[in-house]
Amino acid sequence: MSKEKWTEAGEAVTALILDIFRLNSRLLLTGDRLVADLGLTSARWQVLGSIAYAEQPQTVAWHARSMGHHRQGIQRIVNELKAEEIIEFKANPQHKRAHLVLLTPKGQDLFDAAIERQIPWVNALSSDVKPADLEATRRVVHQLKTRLEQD
Amino acid sequence: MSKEKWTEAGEAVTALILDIFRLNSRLLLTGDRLVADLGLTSARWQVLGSIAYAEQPQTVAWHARSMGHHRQGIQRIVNELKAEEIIEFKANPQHKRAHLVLLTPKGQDLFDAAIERQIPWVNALSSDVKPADLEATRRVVHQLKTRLEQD
DNA sequence: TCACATTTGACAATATATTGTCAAAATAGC
DNA sequence: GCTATTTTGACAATATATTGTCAAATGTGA
Repeated sequence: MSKEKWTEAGEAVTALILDIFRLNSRLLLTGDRLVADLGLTSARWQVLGSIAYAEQPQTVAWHARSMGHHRQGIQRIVNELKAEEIIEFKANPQHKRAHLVLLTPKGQDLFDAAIERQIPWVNALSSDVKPADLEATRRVVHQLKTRLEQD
Repeated sequence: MSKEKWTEAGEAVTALILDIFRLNSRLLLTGDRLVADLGLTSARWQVLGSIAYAEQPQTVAWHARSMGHHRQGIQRIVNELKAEEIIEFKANPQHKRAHLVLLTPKGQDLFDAAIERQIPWVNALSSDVKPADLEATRRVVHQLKTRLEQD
């Protein structure tokens, strides 16, 4: 016998969460395909994006936190990207061991190439989404994300 | 020099995707915590949900497809759940080897217990989301998911 | 009915993610 | 300044996910 009941919003968010799980896995899969022959994966691409869009060069731990991933996982990817000269380390004036990560010119080119593919893909994907719906979606997703990140 | 440009919607969806990645990982993390002491994880819970809500008992491969996961990953989890007598197999009249999966009474109790925790959690999480925004969000997420699943 | 493709679970190999520990370095509180 | 706590990268162990292969079973098309 159930004591608790969903509110209307609770029920809707429950259904939304299940759809988000599936959407997330589809996005990763599609992303993998989109950049596979560039030597990238969704995971690598996401790391490059975090580096490319950071206001300042940052440490591995910072990027991991920022993406909501484990430090060790990002470190592994960053080490690979370093070996392939896609990123490089720069001395950190604030910390002797925690170097700052930045894109090499080759890494920047690679990231640009990925973006060149992402643009027509995402434009097509989003072409018949209503702008008002899209705004609302960004509000909700951002709100949920922020709430969950507070713990 | 970039040849392509984002449409407004394309730019918004790009930002949305990044937020969805983070929201997804937070949801998994929070889900793990919510049911950890029941002996569940987000992954196990999701499998139980797929079994519990299926109209008919289904095969492992069906559930994997339905969740957008690999057959082998779901098989591994199902085998564990079987060993713990949370699910059981039933002979499939249509297929000699591909058995149907269903919850045992113990499994049903476990799933109910998880739901009992999920309800107050999701009610609180969604309490100040505007109903109209929520509807729009479900539309958009569903639309994007459906589009990506067509490939 | 018969060949041929597809689906399925089992199994194995590999890749990736997660968790834990350590010591160096930095930060906070005194 | 000095100690305690926190952050960080390195390393290792484990867990989980992904990919590939196989043979049994089913489905498909002549």
